[in-house]
Amino acid sequence: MSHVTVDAKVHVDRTLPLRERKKLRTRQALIETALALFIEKGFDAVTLDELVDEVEVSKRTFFRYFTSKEEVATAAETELWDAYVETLLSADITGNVLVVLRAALVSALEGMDEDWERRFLATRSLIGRTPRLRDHSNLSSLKTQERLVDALEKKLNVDSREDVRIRLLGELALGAWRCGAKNWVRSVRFTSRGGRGNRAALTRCVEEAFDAIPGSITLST
Amino acid sequence: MSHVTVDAKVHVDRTLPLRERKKLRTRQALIETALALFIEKGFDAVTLDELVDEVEVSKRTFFRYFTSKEEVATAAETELWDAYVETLLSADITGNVLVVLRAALVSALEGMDEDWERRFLATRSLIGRTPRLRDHSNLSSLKTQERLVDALEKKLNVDSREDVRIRLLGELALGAWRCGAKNWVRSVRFTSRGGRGNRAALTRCVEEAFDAIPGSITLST
DNA sequence: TAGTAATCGCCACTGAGTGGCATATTACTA
DNA sequence: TAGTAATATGCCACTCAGTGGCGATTACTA
Repeated sequence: MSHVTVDAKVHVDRTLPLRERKKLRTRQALIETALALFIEKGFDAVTLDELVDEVEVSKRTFFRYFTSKEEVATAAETELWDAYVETLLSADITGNVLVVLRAALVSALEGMDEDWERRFLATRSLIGRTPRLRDHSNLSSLKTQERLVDALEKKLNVDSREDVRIRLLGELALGAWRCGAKNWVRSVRFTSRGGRGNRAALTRCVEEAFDAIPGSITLST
Repeated sequence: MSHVTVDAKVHVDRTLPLRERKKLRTRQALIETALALFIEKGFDAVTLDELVDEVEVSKRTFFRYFTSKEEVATAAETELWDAYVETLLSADITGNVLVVLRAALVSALEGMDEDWERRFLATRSLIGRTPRLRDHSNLSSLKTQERLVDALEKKLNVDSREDVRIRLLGELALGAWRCGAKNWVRSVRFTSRGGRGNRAALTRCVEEAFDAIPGSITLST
């Protein structure tokens, strides 16, 4: 039946101290088992007690790794946003800022590894069929905007409260992402056969959204 | 101490059937008492049982009026978004679409009555100091985007999945709102003396954000 | 005034999330 | 290598938002 059994002893850096390795394994086990259970039975139909029982961890421990039930399901997205912010922070910002934001997003997306892609596809599939996860995902993108704005403020040495454009750029970048992601969903069938080129298709959709920004402003009837 | 006592028998259309009048009064009493309690003790420090007890209504009934604890605190915002969508639906869309979206927003905002403004200011004050409400408010704005897109699709007879620009326009309109609202917050001190011109200031901030959109796209270092 | 439909109250229940403290495990140090 | 400090985990009881079901009220209608 719902025998999920996820091997936890995978891909953990040997050089790390034992404690850190264990933490990584627990985290991975929680994510993998959660994704498997959620996909099998639906996000709402799985209780935390169920998940926690499967992984053989206490509920208390779960909340030391994730802040909410939603977080464990969308961990892959969180990783992407962390990478995005990181990429922007270590980029030099010259020329058109929106172009830089766009390039950083694409770069972060392309920098994620194969295993991330697998989890990310599962996450997006769940988001697509779970309103609560959709909300959580959207909120994450809004929070990412703020982080981008903070990053821009530091790097450009400007104040977003004096120059609204900085904040607007955050809206535009993540807005393009949201539009692109939406269009991507309808163009992809989430079948169990892991389709190749999913990430490339997503990138394309997001780029198309960025491309359409100038045209949307001038759109007339 | 926390004796909130909100008079419920206020401003209810006499021509309405008794049942409808009662429902309106219950709704108003819930909103007013909620705002008073939340502002006095903080959103998180007030339990629904407390609120429900104060209004002398069962918790079950509360959830027949509002879908969540957050909803009763942000009811004024919801009213604004309903008005916005309504305004857009009954506007003819000619010329630049973003300009139409902007005009409809401003028009909806200006069309709200004095009592709404009072409640809206209370709501925004709560949002400003309550993360959970901030999240809920942001989600509402995202959902409003979708409603705008739906409205545009119908009125323009286009498909947002074929033309990304439609969706982007939703992002832009509500993005400008979010930016404007943020800048408005810092420019206003929410003191108990209800400052005049708050709404006008908000409108100004939002308009400034709209104005800054073209410039944000071309912003360079 | 009887009948019908909407609304409400009550009550028991689920499930996410938290606080506190005892216990176990890892890391550091003499 | 023994002992100790630091950190991670388990356990348990608890709060509180939100739901389902059903019987009791209350308002409309003929």
